[in-house]
Amino acid sequence: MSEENQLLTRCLYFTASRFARNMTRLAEKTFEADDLAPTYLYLIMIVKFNPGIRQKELCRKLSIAPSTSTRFVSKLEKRKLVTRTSGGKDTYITLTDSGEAVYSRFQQSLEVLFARYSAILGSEFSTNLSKRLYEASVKLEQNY
Amino acid sequence: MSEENQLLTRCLYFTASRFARNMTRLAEKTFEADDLAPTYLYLIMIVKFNPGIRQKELCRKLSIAPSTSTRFVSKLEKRKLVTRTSGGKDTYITLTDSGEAVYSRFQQSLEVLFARYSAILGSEFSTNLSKRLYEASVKLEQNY
DNA sequence: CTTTCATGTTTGTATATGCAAATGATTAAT
DNA sequence: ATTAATCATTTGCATATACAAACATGAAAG
Repeated sequence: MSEENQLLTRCLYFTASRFARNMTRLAEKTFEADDLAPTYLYLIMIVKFNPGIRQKELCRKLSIAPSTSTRFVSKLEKRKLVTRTSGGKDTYITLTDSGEAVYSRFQQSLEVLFARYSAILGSEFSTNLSKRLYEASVKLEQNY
Repeated sequence: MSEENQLLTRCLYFTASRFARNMTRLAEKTFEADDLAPTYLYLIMIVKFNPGIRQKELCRKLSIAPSTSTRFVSKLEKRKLVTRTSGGKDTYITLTDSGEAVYSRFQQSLEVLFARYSAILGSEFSTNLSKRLYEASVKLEQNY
């Protein structure tokens, strides 16, 4: 293998961002009917499982910066998919009925996404890779 | 494991983007002395190994969109790290001497980056994960 | 109680990135 | 040789995302 290829294959920063770009493309295509970028759907999912969640906690679960979460929630609020309730310095986030409906559709799109990448990468391989990435994120976050 | 956790652990789109965000943070911190975002350094590296490369080929190697590559190259040109030579419909990209110098420093930062994430994730694990991500990207790109 | 401190959220600003449309240049077809 | 088709690059526009500074609220200390 050439030196160039070795560097491209070996650097986890590079392989990770590249792979994320590729997966994002696939996810966007799969979710396009929902008219929301994939991350929003994950946000909705988290709120679904944690009604009344605070933004801080949302950030932690999604690994996004607080500013990002503010903007995401604002957009979803504008579309009436979530509501914000201000409780002192915190704000609590809950799904609206439309939000619940979007979540249901999202669940189905998710299965389509799983099927698509499993067909390309293999089911075993995908599950395994996903698990590793999850663990690795947890470790990186603990160290910063 | 809760249903929520299972969804967060199992979805390769989500685990991949999350991990990429985390790695980007680490890489940016490691490379901050170079005053260029990590991807630019990879671009420089590729030009280093392929003097006179066309943008098309750059895009392929980096898995970025042509528009992104135009902007990246423009920025690097403005900083006099690369030169563009127009040859008909193609443009050929080459490192300047400053570009070469930046590359040398980058090589060293790269080792630091490797050391940092290896310390957190394990050396074996990191190499392995990187290899898998690389393979997976190749497969995804072939299918689109 | 009021001042200081800590914590959560929002806003300002900047950048990476993509898609689609426009431009420019080479090649093929009549 | 002019027109049509093809291909590479660029530009316009939109969005995700981050950091740092500002803001707002609640808690602690005097």
